[in-house]
Amino acid sequence: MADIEPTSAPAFTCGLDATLRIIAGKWKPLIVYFLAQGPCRYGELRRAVRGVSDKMLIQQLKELEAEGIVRRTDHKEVPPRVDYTLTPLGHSLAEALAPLCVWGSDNMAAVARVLAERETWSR
Amino acid sequence: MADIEPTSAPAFTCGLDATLRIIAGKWKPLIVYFLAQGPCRYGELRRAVRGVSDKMLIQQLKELEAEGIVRRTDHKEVPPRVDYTLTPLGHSLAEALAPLCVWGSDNMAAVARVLAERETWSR
DNA sequence: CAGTATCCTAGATGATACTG
DNA sequence: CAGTATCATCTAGGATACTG
Repeated sequence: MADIEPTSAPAFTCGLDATLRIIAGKWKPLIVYFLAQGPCRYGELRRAVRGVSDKMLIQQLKELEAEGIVRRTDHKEVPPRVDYTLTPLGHSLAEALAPLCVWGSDNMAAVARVLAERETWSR
Repeated sequence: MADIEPTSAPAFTCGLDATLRIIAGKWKPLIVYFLAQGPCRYGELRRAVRGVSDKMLIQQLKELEAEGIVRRTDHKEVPPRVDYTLTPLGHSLAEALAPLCVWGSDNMAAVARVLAERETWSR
């Protein structure tokens, strides 16, 4: 069969689909949302996003940078100092994420209950 | 506030974290968002959420049902007729998802470009 | 401090075939 | 039509150790 376009035209089913391809994963939304509160250094971010490993954090940051969501600034100092900021695009994404944050807060009890049940039948 | 359960106590870092634990995955947001446009039958949904397999669709629907996001109605007919609706909680979630949908539409070109680049360096 | 480099596993996803 | 049941795959994510 013939190869489809090199660019392949993902042809998103909708805007949500497109967004998900960017922020899918366990950490990206959290990183973006935390950075929305202001620029921050690597170590700070690492502490803020609880549970993330160096490997994952760096990997996600690089992707976000390539995606134009985050900007990395290396101050070329010793000891190293690097900070991360949202680009304007990143800020707009963070704003779009805000309602999910609110929803989670509003329904935190329900969410916790659901997760507890999942534990139950996976044991 | 005090800990409720000493055992699991997920202790979300924020509302966004909580939300993500519910809708993580490739399909759930799309399912919820499509159902927001009205109740629909299994087959319809299957066609709407492009690329999903029976296995995944059913699995995600069951989880969403257990989570109180979706309601399943079996009309007990032959041939089978089953439809799926959002619960009020589901609707509120869909509303929280809407901005992501808009963001994706607004930035679809940028997103497509990013995905194309990913293809490039993964080959 | 801010990363790299390996190795490894669980769980998420996919393909295919079958059924009431 | 609306699912189940298996098997195969894949890759996101985690553990650990090391470095400029």
